[in-house]
Amino acid sequence: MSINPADLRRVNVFEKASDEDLKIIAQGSIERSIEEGNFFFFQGDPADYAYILVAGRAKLLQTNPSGQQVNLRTINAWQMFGALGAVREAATYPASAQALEDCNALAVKSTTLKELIKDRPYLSIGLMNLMTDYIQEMQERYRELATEKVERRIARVLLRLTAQMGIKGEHNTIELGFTRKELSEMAGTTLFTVSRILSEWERLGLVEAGRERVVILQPHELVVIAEELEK
Amino acid sequence: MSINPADLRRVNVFEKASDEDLKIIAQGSIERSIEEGNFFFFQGDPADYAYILVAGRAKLLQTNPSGQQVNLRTINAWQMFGALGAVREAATYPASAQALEDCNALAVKSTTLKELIKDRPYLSIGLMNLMTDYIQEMQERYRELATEKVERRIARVLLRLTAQMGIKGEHNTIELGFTRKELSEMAGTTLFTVSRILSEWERLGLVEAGRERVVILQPHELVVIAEELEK
DNA sequence: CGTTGGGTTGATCCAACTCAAACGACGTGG
DNA sequence: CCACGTCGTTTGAGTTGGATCAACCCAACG
Repeated sequence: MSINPADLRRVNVFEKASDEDLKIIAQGSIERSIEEGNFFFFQGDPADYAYILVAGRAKLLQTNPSGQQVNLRTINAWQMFGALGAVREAATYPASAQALEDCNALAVKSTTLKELIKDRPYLSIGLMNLMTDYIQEMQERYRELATEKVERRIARVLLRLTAQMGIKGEHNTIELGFTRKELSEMAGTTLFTVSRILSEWERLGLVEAGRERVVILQPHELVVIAEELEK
Repeated sequence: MSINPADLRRVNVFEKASDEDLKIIAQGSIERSIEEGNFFFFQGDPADYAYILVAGRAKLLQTNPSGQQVNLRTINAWQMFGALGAVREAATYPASAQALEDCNALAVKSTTLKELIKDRPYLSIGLMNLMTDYIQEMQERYRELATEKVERRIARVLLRLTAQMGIKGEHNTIELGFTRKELSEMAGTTLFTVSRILSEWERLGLVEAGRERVVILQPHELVVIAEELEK
C-alpha cells in the first residue's frame, strides 16, 4: 500500500530530486484514497497539502455562485495538483478537485515543500515549469472560449484529451471515456450541444458515440475542424 | 535616463533582492522605449528577455488565426511580464505585448535571470507568487467567460480595472481611460455590446460614459450587477 | 473645414441555450 | 429472467442573447 519513494521520480516536478529528498517528501506526506465523485478539497479550503495522483483520474473545477461548473483541468496519474499552497502563505485552493474514478493520492504537506523549496532550485524550477505550462494552456483555452465557436471548441477538447491520455486502438482510433456532461464542462457549453455535435460527427463518420464513450475514428478530420480557417 | 537599481525593489519579484543582485540585474538588462501601439514582442518570438515596465501601460494579448484579439492582462508600471523565458529552455512568448501608451521598460536577459534563480530562493518564490496570482486570475476569468453573461462580465472588468489602477475622484467616483474596443476585448465581447450596456448604465446613473473614458459613479451598484444571484 | 477615429443606435440574424419528452443501456432486486 | 428505476443520451421546438452590419453622430485636430 505504501509508496516507493523512487516512484516519485515519475512526477515531473521531482524528476531531478535526490533519493534523499524523495524520502523526505514521502515521509512528510500521507496517503489518501478518494472514491469516485468525492472531493480532495474544495475551492476556498486552506491549501495545506499538495497532491500527487498515484492512481485514478481527477478534475479541477470551479463552480459559480449559482452552481454551474467549469472544468479547468483533468489530472492523470503522477501529476501534481493543488501545489500553490507550497508557495503562498496562508493560501486557499482556488478550485475544487474531484475524483473522476476511485483515486489514490499522496498528500504532501505544504510546509514540507515550502521548506524544501528554499534550497532546492530543481524543485522551484520544476514547479515553475508546471505553472508556465498551465498558464499557457489556460491562456489558449481562454482565447478559444472568447473567439471560437462551439463545434471547434469541442473538437479541441477531444484532441487535447487524446493527446493527454488517448488509448490507441487499431488504425489510429482513440477511445475516450467521458460523459456528454463532462465534455460540455470542458468545452464551456451544454450537454445538449455536445450531444448534437457528436451525432452530427457520427453521421459524417468522424467518431462513434456511445454511452460515456467517444471513439475517434478520424483524428485528422477533427484537426481540420479545430484549425481550419474557412467556414 | 538610466534606471536606479534601487528602484527595482518596487517590482514585487525583487522586493527581497540584495543591493548586489539588483545591480547584476540592472547590468544584465537594457532599456527599451516602445511607442504607443507598438509591440514589445509577438506571440511566438523566442523569449529572450523578461520585461519590467517602468513607465506607461501595456497589454498582453493573443490573436487567433483570423485576427480576433483577446486581452489577457493589462500591465502597469513596475510590473514584470514575459518572464516565462526565465524558466523554460528555448521558450517562446505565448502572447504578444503591446504598448497602450508610450512605454519605458527594462529588458532583462532571460539568461541573467536563469542564472540568478539557481541560488536565489527569494527570486523563485517571487516568480511563483506572480505566476500563481496570474493563474488564479485566469481561472476566474475563464469561469466567468464560460458561465456569466456579458453585462456581468463587463461590470467585473470595470471593477478589476478600478481595483488595479483606479484614480479616485470625489465621492468614490473612479475614472478609467479605455476605449469601448479595449473594454470589449477584456470582457470577451464586441465594442457594440459594451457601448449599449454603458449607455444603459448611464441612463441608470451608474456611470458616465465619454470618449475613451468611463467614470464610475456608483461602484457599489456595479458590484451588485457583478455578483447578484437573481436575474 | 474636412478628415479621422471613437461612439451610438437601430435592424436583422443566427448559434447556442432552454425546456420537454422520450429512448435505451445498465444494474438491481424480486 | 423479467420488471423496474436510474442515468446518460438523443431529438425536437421555441426562445434569446449577442453578434453583425450599416448608418450616423460628434469631438478633436491638422
